[in-house]
Amino acid sequence: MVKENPSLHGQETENSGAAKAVRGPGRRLHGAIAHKLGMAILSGHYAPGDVLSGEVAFAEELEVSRSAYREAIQVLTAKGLVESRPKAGTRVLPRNRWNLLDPEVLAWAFAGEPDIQFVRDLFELRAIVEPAAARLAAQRRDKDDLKIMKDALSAMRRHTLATEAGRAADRDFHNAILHATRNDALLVLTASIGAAVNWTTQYKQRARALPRNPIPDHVRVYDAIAAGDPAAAAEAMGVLVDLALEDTASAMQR
Amino acid sequence: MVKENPSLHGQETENSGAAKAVRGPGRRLHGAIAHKLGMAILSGHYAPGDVLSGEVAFAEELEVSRSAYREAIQVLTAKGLVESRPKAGTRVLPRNRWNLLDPEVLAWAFAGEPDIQFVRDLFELRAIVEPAAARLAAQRRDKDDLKIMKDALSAMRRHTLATEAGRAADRDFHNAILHATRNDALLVLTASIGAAVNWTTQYKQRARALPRNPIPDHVRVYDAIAAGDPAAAAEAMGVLVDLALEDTASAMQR
DNA sequence: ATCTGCTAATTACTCCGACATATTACAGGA
DNA sequence: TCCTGTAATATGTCGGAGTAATTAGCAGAT
Repeated sequence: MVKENPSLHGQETENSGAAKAVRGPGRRLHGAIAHKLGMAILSGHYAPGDVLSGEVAFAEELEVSRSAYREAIQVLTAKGLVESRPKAGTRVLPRNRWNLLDPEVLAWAFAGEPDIQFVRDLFELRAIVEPAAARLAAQRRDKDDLKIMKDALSAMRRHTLATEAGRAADRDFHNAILHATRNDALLVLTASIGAAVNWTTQYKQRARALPRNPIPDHVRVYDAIAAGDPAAAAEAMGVLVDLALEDTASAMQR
Repeated sequence: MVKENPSLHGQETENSGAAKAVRGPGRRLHGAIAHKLGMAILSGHYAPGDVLSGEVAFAEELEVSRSAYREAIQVLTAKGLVESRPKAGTRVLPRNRWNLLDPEVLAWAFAGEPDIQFVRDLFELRAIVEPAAARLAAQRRDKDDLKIMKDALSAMRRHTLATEAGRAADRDFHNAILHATRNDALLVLTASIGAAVNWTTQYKQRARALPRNPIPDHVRVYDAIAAGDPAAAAEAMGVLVDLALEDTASAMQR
């Protein structure tokens, strides 16, 4: 299809909520559509039960082919956000059908203004899972695990959490703990949560300079795991998550 | 590099396509393809790093159009199982990219012979999350929650776990607890795990008659939650999960 | 001999238009 | 009023054509 040169007469079609979804490099067109629609659903623009416009109409509105639109819908269907049936159309599913732990869904949820209650839920889940993971890690870690954690810790010391490199080191530290549990389910779960929580740390940074030095807390966790003390590891990790929740909560409520 | 897969296609000379991916009612063609390929990946028939045949070749092999095949691939991509790039083809991603907690992925994982280690991982996760959920439920439940749990319990008593109605009541009981936590993330997570674990209970049934009456354990959980005693609720739920793991483990290792 | 930049081939990506299928809604009859 | 058959409508499937992007190979320069 040849794109027409945007001429002088107005952009009445753009204003009806059909602004073109820009796609970065490596991102396909249908991926961009899915991203756009996913954010629209997560942000509440489309509520559960709402039925989307027909394929032909919506595809035309987005200025994409029906194929690309359909592939985007399949992505959303795979994540439990919508359901399509002949004659009935495509409707948004109730919230309990959504795969809220899917990394992409989490990214969409945090793309706009994240729901405070949902952030609290995630931290609560994290407060349940991560101390237990630290407990298991203290029992099952080997020398390689400890070395990776140690390296991540020193990297966190060099850069701060204000830099991307520092946050990456923080993620590496937590991932090393997860890996040391030898539990794939735990690994996948907390990788998702960690990614989501990482968005909130950006909010923390934006709100104010770091009020607390997070290194000592991390060191306590490391020491307990290295010593093979499960109870102490769980305890130390519990403190760490609590502090993170406290910081994030105070940064978000205003 | 599996290029040809005799077990997946073939027998196209059959009448009415007996060997094709059968799709039940309500299941679309691309959904059936995704199901088929998903199981093939989860079962290890395609290993991480393997590159699938080209779109045209594979679609022809499956006797479906390229559109249907592509939509199926989008589903797998959305679940983190594969990744497609021009010129490079579609390749299976490493296991840590898979969304193992996606309900559909879990179903695929348990469609064939489930990996024992993975089952143990899931139970370990369940043993972490469910007692914590019971603890929260004991703090936050209201009268409606308790009524639903009570009804589910009596339904479990009437039918046994040997019947589908009994298992449904069991699921209702656990879902009621999750709902009482007022935590959406927890709800979604344990709904997935519970569904997967439910597959294993079928294995239990198949192996032998139920060696234990599960009702008293459930009653203990209910009593603790009704009494608003978080510690006792977590303790009782921990016992329940441990017993379930014990039964399943003994049933699987024969 | 090694590296850099261009060219070409391959592959997924997008678009299009048509037909098939399933589900709902309505109308007609008992 | 209820049931049944029929028609309308939106999703589902198909096949082909053309586009865009990425990799591999080759030529030239360093």
